[in-house]
Amino acid sequence: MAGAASADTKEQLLNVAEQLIAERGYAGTTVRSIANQANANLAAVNYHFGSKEELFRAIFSRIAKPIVAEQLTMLAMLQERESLPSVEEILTAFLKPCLKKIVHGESFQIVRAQFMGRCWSEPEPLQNIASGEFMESRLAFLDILQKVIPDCSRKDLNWKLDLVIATLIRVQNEAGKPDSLLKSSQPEDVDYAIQYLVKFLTPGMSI
Amino acid sequence: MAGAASADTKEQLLNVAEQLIAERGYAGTTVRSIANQANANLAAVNYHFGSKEELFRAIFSRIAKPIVAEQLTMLAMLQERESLPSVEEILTAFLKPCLKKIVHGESFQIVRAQFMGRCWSEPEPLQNIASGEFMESRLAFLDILQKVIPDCSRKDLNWKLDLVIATLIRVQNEAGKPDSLLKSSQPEDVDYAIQYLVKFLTPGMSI
DNA sequence: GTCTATAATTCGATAGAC
DNA sequence: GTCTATCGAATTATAGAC
Repeated sequence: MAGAASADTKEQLLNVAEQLIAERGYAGTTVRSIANQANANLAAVNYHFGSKEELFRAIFSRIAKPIVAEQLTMLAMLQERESLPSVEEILTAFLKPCLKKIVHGESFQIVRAQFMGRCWSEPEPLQNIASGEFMESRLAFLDILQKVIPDCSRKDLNWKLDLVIATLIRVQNEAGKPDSLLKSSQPEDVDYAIQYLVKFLTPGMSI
Repeated sequence: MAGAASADTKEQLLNVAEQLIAERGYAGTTVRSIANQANANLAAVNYHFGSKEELFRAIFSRIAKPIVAEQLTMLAMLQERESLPSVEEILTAFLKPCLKKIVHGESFQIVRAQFMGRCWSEPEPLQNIASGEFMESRLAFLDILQKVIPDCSRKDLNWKLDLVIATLIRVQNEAGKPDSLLKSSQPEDVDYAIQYLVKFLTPGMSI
């Protein structure tokens, strides 16, 4: 049926483009190579997404939206309790969805981590698209951090949250390499990476 | 004189290419735009550097070599003393040249920080060129860290040094933006950023 | 060393048949 | 929704005059 074929094509374009951009960057990935590897026609990209940039937005949005939703859910759970959450709990709520939700269907995908890691350093307007998707989550975590660490100014906490994101980006960028922290997408490796980052970052947050 | 004109052209190409790649990335920067903005002929790039990739190597090398030299000098000074250096001193010796040496002639250049920050996430083979230039420095700092923090395995310290680099990259990437840690290239802003990173990172290094 | 001119591809995007 | 064919422009790199 035509509808099913179209849905498959559109999803295949997203999958292939995600992988190629993760490897070669946005500017280094041609629409032709995406279409070819997805066994689709060259014109299919523009038909389904309108332009190369809109394709990028669709890829990023598909990954980011569930992550942000999970971040806000975990944050809400922390805020439902009577006592203030710990810095460790806050950092875990921020980082865990970013590393856990790099799943595709059922299996973890290392390429998704690499894609996300790359997006933060892509030239404009891509970086803007990326940071925009995480704006709501970022502000929410800044608010709770300010309550838990009242000695730090908001600007200071903004810098610190940026350093947290910095380490996340690096782990994603290096994901899959032989001696990296996130060597594989096996659940135990992902859990270990989350714990490792949280332990490393927590003491610096309050100074 | 022709020789002087050539030296000027070659240096101008390096300067302009550094700025454009910092803004648009390597793949997003055309040799034409470099030549045009440098008031040079299109063929000048290939004449002076052989290829676009070799031009990139020349830019990175020009920045990295003095940084690595300064890192090793500061490290040697720490090792000349009788007692072991502190983690703070080691991190300062690593980070300070990376942020201080982003000078060009006499004035600090924010674009140089942005260029360096971008290189770590450029697709291969550029990332390989970049990390290769810092290999010697990285190994030297791993050695001293292992002496000062004997409780951590070398693999563990390798991850931690990677997280240090992660925050450095982020600061460089965000350099020049309104509310960033490295807002300007004024010496006081640079000194503050170095101190801030060291304070943030030090406690996490030993856990 | 610098220039013009151009080779040889490749790019993103679209028109129009089916 | 998918296809072929192609537009118009841009790409790196080079050849050869000056």
